[in-house]
Amino acid sequence: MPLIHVDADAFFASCEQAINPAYRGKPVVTGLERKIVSAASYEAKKLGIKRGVPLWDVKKICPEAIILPSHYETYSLFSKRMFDILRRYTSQVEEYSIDEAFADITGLRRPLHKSYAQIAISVKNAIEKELGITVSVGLASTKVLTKIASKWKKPSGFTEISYYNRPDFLKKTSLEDLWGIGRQTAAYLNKFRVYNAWQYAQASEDFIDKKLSKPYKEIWRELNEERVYQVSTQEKDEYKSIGKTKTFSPPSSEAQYVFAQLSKNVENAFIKARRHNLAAKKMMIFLKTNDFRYRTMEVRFNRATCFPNEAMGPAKQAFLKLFSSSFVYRATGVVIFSLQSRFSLQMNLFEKPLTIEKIGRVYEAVDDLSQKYGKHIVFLGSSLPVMEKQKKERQFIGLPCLGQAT
DNA sequence: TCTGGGGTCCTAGGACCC
DNA sequence: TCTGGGGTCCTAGGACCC
Repeated sequence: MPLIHVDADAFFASCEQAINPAYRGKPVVTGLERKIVSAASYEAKKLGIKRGVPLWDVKKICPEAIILPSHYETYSLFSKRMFDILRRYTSQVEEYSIDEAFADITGLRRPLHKSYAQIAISVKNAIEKELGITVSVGLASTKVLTKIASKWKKPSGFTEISYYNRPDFLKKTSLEDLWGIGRQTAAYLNKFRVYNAWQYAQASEDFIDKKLSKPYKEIWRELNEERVYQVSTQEKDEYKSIGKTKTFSPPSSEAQYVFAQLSKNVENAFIKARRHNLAAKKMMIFLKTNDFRYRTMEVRFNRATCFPNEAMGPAKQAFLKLFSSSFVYRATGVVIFSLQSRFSLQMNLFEKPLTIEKIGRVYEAVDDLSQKYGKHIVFLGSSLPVMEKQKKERQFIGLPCLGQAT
């Protein structure tokens, strides 16, 4: 029956503080490489600095803030150790994200001679003592309820939601604070005079069926202590999609420049695909206008590919259909999906294996060069306008147009 | 809240088939 | 040419999460 949710507090910033004692007690943020805050320590949060805030704002608010690049390898190590501590108690551990886990602690009372609350607290203490970071822990009967509980008191909190106190907690929980309910759905429910989690839980099944879709029915059941979401111990398998998107400034309505941005994203998406030995059968591209509207289009390749030069033809066609110079664009993006192993590529009857092999060898060399001399050392000619812009920042060697070289 | 980047899942509606 | 009913596959787009 009982589940716990462990949520590390200000995880990235906490890891930095755990490693470097000089940072402790001070406002620390990570995200230097993206120019926005990825994580903010509680000292920084107190000043109103939270995720997503531009770093120049951080400097304005707090000139002495410590601003760091993200060290993902380090955080992964902390993450792994946190999960390992949980697994000392039970094998039923779900690594939900880098800083969160669910665990099913059913049946542990007798062997450990402790109540479930005491078990949860001892897990929490072990993590905090051994890793030097704090975590907040929630104990309840379903995942949705444990998420409410772990969020209740932060940092370093422990909260139990039981059969008896559940109504009190739900009455004080707004719809948007529920896992899986965002602004849109909250506003929609408000129309039916449902304003908090308790009113939602109390709504009739008939109402839920008629007015909401499947995910919201599941949340409703979980709020009523019915276990719908299971703790999944298996590791997340391969990607279903790989996306790359980049905002550029200033925004532009110049076709060549916007297309170059898109071209870079296509290249980057395929770099990632090749690193994971994946090839894509489909690709979706989008343009984001300055007023945050999206125009999207999907294209399908003749065969699965992991090479951007094969994708650029269809990408260009789609781009021309989407693009209009009467709009100003601030970002482009690409998502490749229908992924499969690049080594089991199904050859179309009409393909010329020789050409494919040549392209494969070219990109082997490209990936090799990138490893030796840094990312983006070789790129498509269509990406040139973007790369020239970055030229001042970085030394590089560019092949004028790889696509034509093949 | 003048707003970054990387993901997942679900659904409505059209195309196509029997 | 229009009429029914049902299944499946695909695409566009919405909503949400970390």
